[in-house]
Amino acid sequence: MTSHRDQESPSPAEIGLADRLHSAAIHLLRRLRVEDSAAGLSAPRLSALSVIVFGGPIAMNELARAEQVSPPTISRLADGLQTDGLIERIADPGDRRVQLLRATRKGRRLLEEGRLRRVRTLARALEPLSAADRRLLERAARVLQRISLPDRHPRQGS
Amino acid sequence: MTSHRDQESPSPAEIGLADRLHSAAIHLLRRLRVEDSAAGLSAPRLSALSVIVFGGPIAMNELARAEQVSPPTISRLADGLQTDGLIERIADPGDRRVQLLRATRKGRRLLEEGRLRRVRTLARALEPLSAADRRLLERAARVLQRISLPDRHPRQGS
DNA sequence: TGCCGATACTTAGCTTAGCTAATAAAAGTA
DNA sequence: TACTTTTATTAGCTAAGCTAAGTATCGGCA
Repeated sequence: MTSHRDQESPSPAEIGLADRLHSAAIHLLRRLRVEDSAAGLSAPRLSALSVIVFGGPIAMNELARAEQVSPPTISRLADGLQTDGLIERIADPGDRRVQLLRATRKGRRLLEEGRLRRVRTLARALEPLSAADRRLLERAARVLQRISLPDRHPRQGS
Repeated sequence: MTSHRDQESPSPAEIGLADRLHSAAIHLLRRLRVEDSAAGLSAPRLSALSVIVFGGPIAMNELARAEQVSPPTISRLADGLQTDGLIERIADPGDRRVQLLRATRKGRRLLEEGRLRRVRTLARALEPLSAADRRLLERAARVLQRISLPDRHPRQGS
């Protein structure tokens, strides 16, 4: 307990916070999953597509790091997105090993539609909240976004 | 755009909020997944186990609703938890169709350990935050928890 | 130039978690 | 008793995650 200072016992308040954040994240995603999957966009696909759309052409390598998943997972995710015509693989002129992923027009459109659908669902859930609560969530989302990023990778989307 | 009034176009602020919440939830879970899976507890298992531990013996039916997944999914999830000795199926005295799920001592212990591990990870990520930001997250988690619940089901855990 | 280790991606093969459809058993009801 | 509804499971599919192993390219260096 007193040996390594970076493994201190967390307080009950911290335990509660972690629990609630975890639980809230799970239930939020489950609720949104229903909407998204109806349009053929699962959460992982949506997240990856978002990075591709907003991050411009990006190497699978980088995408894997940004999404915190292994290269094979990204490879198959890209396969699926490409099969559906949402992205395309293009060659990197400087390095023939890398495959750059670029969103197609269709991909951009679908992302926009999915985001609208999602926000409508969330908006319905958020309706009973006060404006103050909404601002609270807004700020909390930014804080979470800041701490959850694995490294610096200047994206805005997902 | 103007036809059905219950599908109003959301404001850019709402779109941004939905996007950030979605993204934050995904990345938060990805980060915690690494810790949890090391202990054999995936996010879905953890969430279900939490409901079972804190919600007392619960029918699969109810658990499926609480977790917002289909009955077969809960059935297999329960199989896995039971195989690992974390829960047990007991008969409902009043209705012989239902299988009540009850946590074992081992299940309670593992949940507690997982929650500690998780909170340590989160605590590390939360370290650079101010106390005000932490309180912000605490309140936001409660708000999210309130709106993400599918129905009334008086739990506290996940 | 040619070799060799490192890097980028893919393939193979596995697990978990989600779904729908179909089945079995129990409960409720006409 | 016979029909319907409810609860849970099984069967069979897909997506998404992983590790290990394979292929192609790059970069260095003798």
